[in-house]
Formats: sequence, structure tokens, C-alpha cells
Amino acid sequence: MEHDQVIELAEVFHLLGDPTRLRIVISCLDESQSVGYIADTLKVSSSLVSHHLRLLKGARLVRAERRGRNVFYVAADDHVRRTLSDMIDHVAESDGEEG
Amino acid sequence: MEHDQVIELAEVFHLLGDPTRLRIVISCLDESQSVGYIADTLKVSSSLVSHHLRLLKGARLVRAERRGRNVFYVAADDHVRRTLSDMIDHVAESDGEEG
DNA sequence: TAAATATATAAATAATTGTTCATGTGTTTA
DNA sequence: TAAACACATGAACAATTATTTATATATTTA
Repeated sequence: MEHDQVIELAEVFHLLGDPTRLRIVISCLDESQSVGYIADTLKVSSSLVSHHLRLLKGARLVRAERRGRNVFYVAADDHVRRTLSDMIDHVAESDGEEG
Repeated sequence: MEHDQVIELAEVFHLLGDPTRLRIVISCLDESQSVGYIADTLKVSSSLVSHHLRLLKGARLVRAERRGRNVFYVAADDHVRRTLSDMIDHVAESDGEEG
């Protein structure tokens, strides 16, 4: 595996590696949500949500769309959507397993 | 999705989110490798490899087996192995795509 | 047993990063 | 235009963490 590819890969994992950011991604995985709504449901400041969304957008994991004074975010495309939900399902499978 | 589950999920992603640690995981994904071998091929100190492997082992992503004076590490089981290679394949697909 | 090899770990350092706070920008309504 | 609302962003802070350095433990060989 190429060095650069590993770096990119690690960047994606790193973005998903923060609990708050992961919750934000999950929030707008299947339907687009406004920054304010995400902030409210996750009980964090909209500033923080905005900061995280900027990083996620920078990595093209989500995309933004303004409607009126709200900005809605969704998973960038079907590939991202499927990839992320697969990863989430996969890892969630292991949940509760004790060796 | 449960709060605790999200935390666990984020922990796994976080572990894979460091480039050095991700390379270590990839090294011992399909065949078990000694700490020294991993350190040599990745050109990092064996102390660092050892530190990272401890975290990976703590999260049950890899397991250790001593043979003589070497300790070999591999992906913990088939599920982890499949999950990780799936994730790697998925994310690697996006590589080089420009929006 | 002593020396050599391989790995682990504790403490310290350096760098990164998540979060907050204050402020700025874009959009709608009065 | 002014006020209100929604979101974005820069700076500062606090906390976490990757890495190094030094030392310790386990295993083999002399």
C-alpha cells in the first residue's frame, strides 16, 4: 500500500476518531441536517459543530447546502454514505464481545 | 445508536487514525510479524512500535504470541481482519478522486 | 551465570487538537 | 436599514497524545 494512500486513509479514520465528530457524521449520514439541529440534538455548541463540519467538509466526507439562513450538511455522496455505514455496522458488530 | 457504542466506535477509529499505528496494523493484518520486523520495515523505533501495539492489543484489534525471544502480532481474529481490510479497501477506492 | 537479543514500559517532551469565547459574515424579517 | 437569526472563523486555552530516552523484563546462547 502506497505511503500517500496510508496517510489519506489515516486522515479519514482520524476524523471519525473523535466522538463528537463521529456523532455529527452519523447525524447527517442518511438525511441532511442543519448545523443548529445537529448542535441541539447532540447538546453541543453550534460553534463546535461548525468547526467539526469544516474539517469533515475539507475531507469531502460531507457537503453543505444553504437553504435560507440554514446550512444543511449530508454525507458527500453514495460512496461515502455506504462506506461509512458499512464501517459503522462492522465495528458495531463487535460491540459487547468479551474475549 | 447508543452513546457507549459511539464511544467504542470512535476509539477504534482513533486507533486507526494515526499513520504510524495504521501502518503497524496493516503490517500484521494478514500474517503475524515480530515487533522488530515491523520496526525495521516501517523505519521507526521498536519502542514506538511496542507502544502502539500495546494500545492495539488493549482494544483487541491485534493479539500477541511469543516465539522464542520474539513476539509476533496479528489481527485479533477473522472478524477484525475482514472488517479492517474492508475499511481499507473502501477508503482506498476514493483515493485520487477529485471533486 | 553472564552476556546478548528482543520486547516492554515509565517518565519526559513536543506537538497536535478539541473546545470555548468573542467576533465576523450571510440571510431574512420588521 | 436595522435588528434578529444562523452559521463561520480566529485566537486562546486545556487536554490529549505521539514520540523519544532511559531503563526494565524475558528469552536464548556462551
